[in-house]
Amino acid sequence: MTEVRYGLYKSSIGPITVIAEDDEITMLDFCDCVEKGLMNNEWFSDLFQKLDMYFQGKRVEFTVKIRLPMNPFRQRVFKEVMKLRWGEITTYKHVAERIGSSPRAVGTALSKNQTLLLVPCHRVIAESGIGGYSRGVDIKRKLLKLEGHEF
DNA sequence: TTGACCTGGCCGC
DNA sequence: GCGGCCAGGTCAA
Repeated sequence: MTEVRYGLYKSSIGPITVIAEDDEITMLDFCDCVEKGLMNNEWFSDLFQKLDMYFQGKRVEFTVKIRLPMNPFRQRVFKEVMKLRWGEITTYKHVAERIGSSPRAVGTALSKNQTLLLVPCHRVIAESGIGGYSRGVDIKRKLLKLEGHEF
């Protein structure tokens, strides 16, 4: 029996909704889409503490379990991106070379990322600049700034 | 089947 | 240097 838990974290750049199934995070997104009655913030206290530190600009490694997509190609992309540590950035081209694919396909895979921050797709930028972001380039820019990068 | 996506390389000018 | 074209993987329409 799958147990689903919902949490809402208020970050300095907007509300973040977190959803976990059993003990895996299945979604972490910049939106306020949790019904109040369903919230179970206590369950997420460890993660929220880390988010506190993260949004204070401190170096944080997220160690929570996340659910990777079923799609094998995306799994490869996500695993490659998850190797990036706090403050590290790379390009779509570099990720594509590592997994033997094309930058365009990497961008598409990352655009489907449900677990923002945990799969740090904001650390993947275009060669020509910051690149795009499914939740808006503005959020991507702010996240990168927290980690010491200006775009 | 087509077009749209978080890109980049190549070509012609 | 810049604009146009298209390969790349996936999915919604």
